[in-house]
Amino acid sequence: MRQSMLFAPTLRETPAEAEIVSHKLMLRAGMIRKSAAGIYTYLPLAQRVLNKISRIVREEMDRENGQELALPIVQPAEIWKESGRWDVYGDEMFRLKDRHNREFCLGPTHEEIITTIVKNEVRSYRDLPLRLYQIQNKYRDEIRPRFGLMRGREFIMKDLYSFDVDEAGLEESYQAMYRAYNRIFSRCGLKFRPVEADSGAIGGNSSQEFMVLAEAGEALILYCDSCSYAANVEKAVSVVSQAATGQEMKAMAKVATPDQKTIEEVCSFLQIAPEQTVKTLFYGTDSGYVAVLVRGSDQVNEIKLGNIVGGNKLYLASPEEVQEVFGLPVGYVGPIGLDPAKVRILADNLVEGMHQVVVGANEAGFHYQYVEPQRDFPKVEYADLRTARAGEQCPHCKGRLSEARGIEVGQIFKLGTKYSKALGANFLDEKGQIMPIIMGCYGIGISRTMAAAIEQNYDENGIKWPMAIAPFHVHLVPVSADQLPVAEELYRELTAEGVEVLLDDRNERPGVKFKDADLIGIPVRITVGPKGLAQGEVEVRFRQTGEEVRWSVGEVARKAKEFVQAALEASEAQADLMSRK
RNA sequence: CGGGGCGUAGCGCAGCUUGGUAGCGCACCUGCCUUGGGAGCAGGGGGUCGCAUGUUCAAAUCAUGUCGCCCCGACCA
Repeated sequence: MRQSMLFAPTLRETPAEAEIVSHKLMLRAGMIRKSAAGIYTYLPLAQRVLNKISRIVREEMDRENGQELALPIVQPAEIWKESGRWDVYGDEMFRLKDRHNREFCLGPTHEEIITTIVKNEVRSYRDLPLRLYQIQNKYRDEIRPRFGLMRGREFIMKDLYSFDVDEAGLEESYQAMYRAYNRIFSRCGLKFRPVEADSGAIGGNSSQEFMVLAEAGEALILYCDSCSYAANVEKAVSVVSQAATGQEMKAMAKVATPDQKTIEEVCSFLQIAPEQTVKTLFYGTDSGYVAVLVRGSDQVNEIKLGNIVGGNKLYLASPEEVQEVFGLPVGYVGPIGLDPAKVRILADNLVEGMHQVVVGANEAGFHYQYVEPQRDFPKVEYADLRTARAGEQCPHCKGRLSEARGIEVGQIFKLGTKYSKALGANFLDEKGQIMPIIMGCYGIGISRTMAAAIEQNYDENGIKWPMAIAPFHVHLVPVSADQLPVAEELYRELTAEGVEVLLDDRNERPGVKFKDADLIGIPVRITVGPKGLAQGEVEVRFRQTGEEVRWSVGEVARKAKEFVQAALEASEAQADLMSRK
């Protein structure tokens, strides 16, 4: 490709709207332009990267017996109503009506439609298993699209759905995708980590997310220093050793705590640690209010809570609401005196082992001291409700948990029979029994992966593409028009070797070309200039390392090809390593 | 949904407080010159000041409304 023909309008200055590195650099490098909030045009450079990522994804899906198909983006409301998600999905779904006033949506995901297809065509266990996938735009009307391609309203996703006859088959499909995902992100040259993820009310403990480690990540990960445990904080559990203080039982006592409403205030007023208090929060749910007790030092994990209470609605009740519904003053609410018949009371597991704790007295200006949970409020349901934190002990070994930020680029998920039952996707087994198909779903954010790759590979001058997903392998830069004939000859030789070359044949000053080259971030830059040519050489700079070498003009094509191949093989080798684990 | 900020040329911004009919840098076009890290000189093109309504002799500027965009937050008692 000749750069004079390339549509890649680079910018010297960063548009004000961009906040994070990948967004800024993609705008500046002429890769993307915004059409509306969370909706972008992919310009040719971005499209080339997306194509490369997609190609890797296709190869790895096909390797695991995936079959590519293309499902409709515009989907009829009926199938969503049948699965029950037309209402559940809420405002996040783009909805539309046709001229006959029939309802449709733009697919935010494709379980409904693919299950419908499979239901109509699959009759027998002989037709299974099936692994079907597509790479296509998804539409989600996010409350707050942000960070460029990181959280868009239109984005590219690979989604594969597996259909098996039993749990063992599902496990096989799930493991196949786990392997494939490890290979894909390795081949893309990314530093990533599979972590345990929340799988919602259904599916149990069988979902993992693939996180690209980067500061800009929206997800918080906890991982063990000494074993392989790693989990999204939404899901993470930890072992906490309780302080051994106050083992003796004392009588509960009311204590005046005027104007001490927050845990912090109460603790400093009573000279105790937050770990010795229990706070009581009220949440509104589909099935009424629940009271949630956790240590004063802990945060309620609303994902865990949501999984226990079920339903769609979950919110922390406002102080006004608590006052109105329960007649209790926020700041002094406690479990003692709450009637389990009237409000469901959930407590975090840690609360059960606490002694001599301080809780609100349900009376403005007062708390109780020396409360013994098992003695003084025995009628509560215990569950894991707290948010685990870095520094706590790994649930699997003696190691410590550390935290890191990650960008979720993929998630694999055992669905079970949720959709097959709702939509009636059954098959006849060997015994002639009607059975629901066992499903799994597996997504990769293709456009987000591109952004994540930049978040992990950049410097102050621009992008540093990993070879496997770079828009081109080699950027050939003649310093001036005098070197253009030599550059053209090298361009022909390199192209003949299968190397993807961008030749900067523009009539620009060298500085402009170098700045653009750094910005666009092609892995190998070959400068053809008078200095080098005087000795029959070109200057080669590797974007990733900054290392510079010289190659003689005659060996450029061979050496470049070798370098490109070595880089690609290295990521393949990494993929082999990762998928074997 | 709540809070904050912004909308003036393709991009980055000034002008607004104190109303008088729009400016700077980059980019773009022409010419000269120049060519190893975003050159220089000269000339030039481009803007319904997001939109609407109002106040006024007069509105980018003041008021009201509206649309769009960005950021933060969404309650831990």
